[in-house]
Amino acid sequence: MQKINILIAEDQTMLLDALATILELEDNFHVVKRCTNGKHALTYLKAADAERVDIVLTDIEMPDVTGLELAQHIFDSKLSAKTIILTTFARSGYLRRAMDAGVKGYLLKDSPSDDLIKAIVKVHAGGTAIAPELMVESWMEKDPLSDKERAALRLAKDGLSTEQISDKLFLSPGTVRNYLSSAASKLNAKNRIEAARIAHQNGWL
Amino acid sequence: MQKINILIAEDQTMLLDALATILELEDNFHVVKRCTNGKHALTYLKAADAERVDIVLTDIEMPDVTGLELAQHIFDSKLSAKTIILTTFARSGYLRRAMDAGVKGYLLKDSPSDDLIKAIVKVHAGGTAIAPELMVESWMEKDPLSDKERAALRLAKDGLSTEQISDKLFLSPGTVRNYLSSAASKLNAKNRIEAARIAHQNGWL
DNA sequence: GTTAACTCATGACAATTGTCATCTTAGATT
DNA sequence: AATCTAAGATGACAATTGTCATGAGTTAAC
Repeated sequence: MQKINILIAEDQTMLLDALATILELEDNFHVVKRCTNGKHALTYLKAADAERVDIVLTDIEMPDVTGLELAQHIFDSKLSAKTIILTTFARSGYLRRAMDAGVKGYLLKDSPSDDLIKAIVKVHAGGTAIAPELMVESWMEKDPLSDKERAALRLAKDGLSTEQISDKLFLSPGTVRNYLSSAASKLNAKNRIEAARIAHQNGWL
Repeated sequence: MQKINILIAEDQTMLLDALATILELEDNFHVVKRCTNGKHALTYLKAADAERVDIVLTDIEMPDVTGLELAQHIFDSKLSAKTIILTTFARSGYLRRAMDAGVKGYLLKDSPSDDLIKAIVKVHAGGTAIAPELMVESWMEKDPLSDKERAALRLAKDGLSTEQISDKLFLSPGTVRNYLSSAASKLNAKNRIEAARIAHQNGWL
């Protein structure tokens, strides 16, 4: 019998180990590779035997290369591996970007481990598996922010002043304030911090 | 042979399930109870057979009752159960509070699952197990914030304005600004947001 | 019963941030 | 060449935030 070959990318080693163990307990699954960050996974998939991987199970928020970037690469390289995202965050922006990157499964770490096993089987068989929590309120408006607004918000979130932000983005302080102001108005926030929070919660940063 | 009885409290169901499974694979461990939040664990431990629990394995950041509050309760009630914290964050403030609550083990989710198994054995035998990453830079200064400063920072972190904060804390806006100002100065931050970020990173919020 | 310490408030002023209309410049478009 | 457009800059003003000195009331200590 041909087992389903799985690559796992997850930066929490404890979860990585535990998942690998429980997946190996299923007698038609085989974990061929464990990676603690997206870059390792990318390197592995670029190597010759990448075609042996059926399922890539990946977290989103990881150092160096995120799970979304990893999924995009698999999609662009036309690899046969199918990607399943496993993440903490029910952010519609993440889901949207995942769908655009050809992701076949999107599960939350809040879901029971049985769901993961079912999802792997289903996706391997050619189906899709999206956590029901996400389907509900998912198709909200898409990210209204421009690239510059996003970049400025990202820095403002950490408490950088207008001037520090302007230095990093090579813009004048006035322009930075304009961008932050328009971002806040687009998001119905009353200051840059609330705007950054909203954008972050929606997966736009 | 008497098995080591374990209660797990962890709000990520996926990790909870996976951990329970791999711990059950050890033939001298038995998972007697799984909880997805601290409150359930607390309720269970207040019941009659709580003495049957040898090890409480708990996350920190959980809804309703945090792992630190849970540990404190076990400590105060003089239960025989020994607490092991399993958390994402290497924040010295957390470790300090954990030690004060009589916690015997403190591991990071970045550690391999083998470390967890070793830690459970060690703690059950009367020892302690602290993640080495934490021992290094752990004994930095302790939380310099007052209760009010902390409360104000917590709200400021989400982008609430001075006035909104003053409403929630039943203080005058001026007083709120004073508290935020002194908090920022204690933390060498140049505004409330940077101060909130620093405090959060240290586990003081 | 005075003193000290603590919490909260106030007022004044500086600095930063938010808002908006207007301008410049460099590409595109026609 | 004349026009349009988008990115960025500027200036003016309001609103909010940061800083600090000072004061009022309460409680605990001596």
